[in-house]
Amino acid sequence: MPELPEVETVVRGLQGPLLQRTFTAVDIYWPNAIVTPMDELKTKLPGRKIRQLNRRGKYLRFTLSGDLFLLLHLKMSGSLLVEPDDEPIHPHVRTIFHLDNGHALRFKDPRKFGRVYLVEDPAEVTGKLGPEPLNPDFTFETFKKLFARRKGRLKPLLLNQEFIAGLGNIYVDESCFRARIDPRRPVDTLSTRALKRLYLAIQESLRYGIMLKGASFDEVYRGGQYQNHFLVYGRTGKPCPTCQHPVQRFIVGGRSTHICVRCQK
DNA sequence: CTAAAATCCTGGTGGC
DNA sequence: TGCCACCAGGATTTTA
Repeated sequence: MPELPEVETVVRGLQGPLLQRTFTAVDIYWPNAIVTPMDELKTKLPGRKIRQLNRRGKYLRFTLSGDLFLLLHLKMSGSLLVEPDDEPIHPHVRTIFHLDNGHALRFKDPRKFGRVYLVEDPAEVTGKLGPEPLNPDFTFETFKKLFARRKGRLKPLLLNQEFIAGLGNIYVDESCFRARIDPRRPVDTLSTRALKRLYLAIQESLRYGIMLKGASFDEVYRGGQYQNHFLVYGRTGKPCPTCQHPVQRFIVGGRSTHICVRCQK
């Protein structure tokens, strides 16, 4: 569920507590999450200072001293907590990164999909990701060119991280609604005008999501308000904000998809 | 090439 | 109340 706006919010919230801190030790409770060889994480991470913390797609990227990068992906249910070492450890905490100030970064992940990477070159992990939709160089021309020679339905393409980085099920549905495009449309039938609407809609929904600090679900990720502002996502049977026609739910590309069939063509 | 299905996982939910 | 089948979904892998 954490998509670009949620990860961006997490990154911003962690910068204060984590920048310039040094890792001292790592405790691993769910080894499958560690893509780096486990002993490598345990031996190489201690002593590294966090120089930068930012986001690429849905990955968190720590730039560490000594030319090393720690990458985290929250996947479905991951969250990150900074807690004192003497705070009781929640059973869903899968990895603990101890810090030099008596606190620790705790990776909590009930569903165990989250992943941890320690690499010399972040491109090993994020190298194939598509462009960042909120970067200044993501112009309409850039966006339009992505569709050249592409086939298939729109939604699976937008969910493909190698096409554009950061979109997930929520923001794809919201963007398609804002653009008034049916996500089942074959992409080679989209006019330039429709693509322009989609380009703007993607940026609008992502920016709106960030402004509201992302969408909160269950206990996975707290603090966001975007879930109270969805236009179609999760609003099956409720009136379309534009025309009042009930929002319908389909499966597209194996994902639940929310559409106003009257507004989206 | 696209596309669908299976896979990894657990918590929450709805039906009976 | 208790049990169980089923669903959610990001990304990868397998199969068609």
